[in-house]
Amino acid sequence: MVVQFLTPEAEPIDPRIERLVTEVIGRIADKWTMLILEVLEQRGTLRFTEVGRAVEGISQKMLTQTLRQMERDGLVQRTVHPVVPPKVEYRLTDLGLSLSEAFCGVWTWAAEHLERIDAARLAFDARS
Amino acid sequence: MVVQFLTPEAEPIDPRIERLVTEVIGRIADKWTMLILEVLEQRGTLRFTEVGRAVEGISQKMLTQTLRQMERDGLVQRTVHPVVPPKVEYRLTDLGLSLSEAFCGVWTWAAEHLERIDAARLAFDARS
DNA sequence: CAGCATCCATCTAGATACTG
DNA sequence: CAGTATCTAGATGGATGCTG
Repeated sequence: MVVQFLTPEAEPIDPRIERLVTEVIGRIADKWTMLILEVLEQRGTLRFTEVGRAVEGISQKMLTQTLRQMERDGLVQRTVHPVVPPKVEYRLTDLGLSLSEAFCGVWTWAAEHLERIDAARLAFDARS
Repeated sequence: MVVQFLTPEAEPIDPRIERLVTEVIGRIADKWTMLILEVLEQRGTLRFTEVGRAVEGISQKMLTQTLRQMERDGLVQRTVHPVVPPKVEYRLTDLGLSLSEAFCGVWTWAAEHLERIDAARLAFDARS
């Protein structure tokens, strides 16, 4: 796929690019990152606890870890308000927003093809 | 994101749909699945060993496992030719092809924003 | 409130050896 | 060639307890 974007007709992919793209995708394409991306896109700016409540089933540990990673990758802006009790807000950066848009196609695809996948799986399991 | 596709302006997401979509994405969005998807899209029909050679760094175990999963999900068509030595060929189904197209946006995004991510990470690491 | 530190069960994936 | 089977180191993630 990437080859078609970078080099429309050539075959050899720059393995360095491929490795980097793979690494980036590996990091962003995990469950929690995608879910957080989604809630922040929908709800704008949220506090730590609010993100946790919005992302059903996430543990505090994974919430912290994932938010920190996303901040490190420049997907999320973290703002600390020096008040008591502490108030920390999270929102998507432009980069994060553009990613969530790019992922939109995959979400759409998944939503559209859910039944076909389930059907394929049932058929496969029946066969074997 | 999915909410925008399913319900353009409403907020409440059907948690059942969300769970299913998340599950589907979790299964398809792993490193090896994406790489295999990519090589099969680019090269068409390949034998087991050829896929293994094309996907750099994959172990035989993960190759078998991932191909089997993709077959089960209806992304890949597996054809066994009853000859000696055995000849088994893999190619994308229509479903697999449509997925690889949906993923194209993410690959493009990753390729386009690699440097920005690296820069963000360097800045973050310097800060802390 | 917004975390960090720690312990622990589980899952993953690589290496290795074997087979129709 | 195209797998299967087994073992294991390491990563993952949940639960719990503590702090500025």
